[in-house]
Amino acid sequence: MSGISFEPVQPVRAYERVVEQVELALLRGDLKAGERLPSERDLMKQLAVSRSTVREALRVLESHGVVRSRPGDPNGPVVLALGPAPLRKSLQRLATGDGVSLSELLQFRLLLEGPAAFLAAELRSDRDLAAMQAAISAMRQSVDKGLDEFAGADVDFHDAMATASGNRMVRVCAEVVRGVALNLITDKMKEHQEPKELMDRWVARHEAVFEAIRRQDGRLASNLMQSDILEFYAPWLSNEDQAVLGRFVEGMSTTLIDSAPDVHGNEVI
Amino acid sequence: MSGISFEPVQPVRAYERVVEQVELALLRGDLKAGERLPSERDLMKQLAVSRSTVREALRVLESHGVVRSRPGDPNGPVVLALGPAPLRKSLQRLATGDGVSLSELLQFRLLLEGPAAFLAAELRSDRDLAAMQAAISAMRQSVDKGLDEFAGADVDFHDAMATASGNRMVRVCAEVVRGVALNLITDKMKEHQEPKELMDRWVARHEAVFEAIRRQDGRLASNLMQSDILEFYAPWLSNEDQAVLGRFVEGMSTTLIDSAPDVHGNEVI
DNA sequence: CCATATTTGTCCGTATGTATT
DNA sequence: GAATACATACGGACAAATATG
Repeated sequence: MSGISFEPVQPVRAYERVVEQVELALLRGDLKAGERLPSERDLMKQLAVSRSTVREALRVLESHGVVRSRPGDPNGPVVLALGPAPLRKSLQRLATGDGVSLSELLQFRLLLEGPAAFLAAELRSDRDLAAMQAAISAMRQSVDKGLDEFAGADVDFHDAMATASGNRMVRVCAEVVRGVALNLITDKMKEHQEPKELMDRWVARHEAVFEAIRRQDGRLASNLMQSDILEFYAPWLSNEDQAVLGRFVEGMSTTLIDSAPDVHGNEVI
Repeated sequence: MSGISFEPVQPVRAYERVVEQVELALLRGDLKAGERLPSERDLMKQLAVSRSTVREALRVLESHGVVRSRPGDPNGPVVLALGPAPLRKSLQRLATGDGVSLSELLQFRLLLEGPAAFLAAELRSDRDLAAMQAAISAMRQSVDKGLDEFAGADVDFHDAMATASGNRMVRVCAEVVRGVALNLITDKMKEHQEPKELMDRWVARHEAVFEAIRRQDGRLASNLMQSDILEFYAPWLSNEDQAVLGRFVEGMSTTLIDSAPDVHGNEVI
């Protein structure tokens, strides 16, 4: 008997091969951002397929953020610089759908934003510091403007920090997970009793993180960021989940947090 | 003058509206995995568009892993359970393309696999332990079988560990980043002088990580995993990148590593 | 098992609005 | 402004594949 193992064959549709060819050219460097693809009619001649097939392939590539085609453009579809948009969509789908719990989302967010704070402390530029400072100012000013504005400024701070980390994958993943996690609790959050007191406390906490980043104290920044996030979501977690995530933050952190001054100004539970 | 601000309008193509409707139904729970969409002809009647438009929308949804349609199926396209495949593709595109450096990839991998090791130590089941054990055995047996088999077994170990962590997003992201990072150095790696000695050492290191996970020592497992990964890629990093990542691992780790016994059995640099 | 109806995959032709020259 | 080439969207057609009786 032969050692060859056969595998079930699946029909490869015509439009898929067109997509493959374009992606291959993109991967090999034959096609770079800003360049143009041939027009649909030229493609249909070169690839020896019908116009519908070419169009289906172009729609798929367009949905992946690879190309963009406009009606009437004689130059043909333009090759785009690959951005984080598709990653955002697919990660969001995976995070929202299925049965991903808030606890699992928080795990992911903690392990992203902790190191992000550390890297931001190490690598932050003056522009980064200014952006974070501006976000904190916006947070302080929007305490009286309502919860939605405050949440927006909060997102701006986290994103500025992630940008300062210099790691694009961390930034995109953190952005998505943050949004999904917020969506899970945003409706319950509006019924909070004393929102202003809560917001004031959160401004102070973010200022502490910012101060650690400014002083380039990465370990402190990471620890503060993780414990802040965890405490923020704690009310919506079960006791077991709180315990697991607490051990996670504790375990992934240095012991610095124990000897650090009580920068939060809050009672330690 | 009015306070209304108008914004430039962009043409929304017909197929996009179709995709939106399907995705909305999926998000609202009206459509669940395993259910079927109407046939193309039914959709074209319900949505009042041509069949081409319906088909373009279906191709986009199919490329996103949302549905799958087979020729001749009278029941219509089937709604799939959303899996990690699209996330894998988009993250891979972002990681390979653009100008993502090996250093940036490693940052991401370190902050994923460190916590993954920690969580695996906390949550590992007997099945997980068996899978990791099997992967390590395969590594040891494939030392003489060549580098490709060894690399495969190594991937199996990391994936088993990520599976044990219980966090699917961490698992998928780690898998992709691991693959991309390996691709960047896999050609240079084959010219190594003494591969067997290297492989022996790596088996020992993975055994140490496994032992920490078995003993549920999450901090040690995380520290070992991160320093192992860093040392593995060190030869292909510039001195500056080595310094940055070294401080990263050091900063994100506990001080346990300093007092831990020399489990690796190698000289400390 | 076979025959039939339905559906998908692919192709072709056409009308309309748009962007460039 | 006119001419040309383009994308969008529509409808019709045939072959291959599938499910059902």
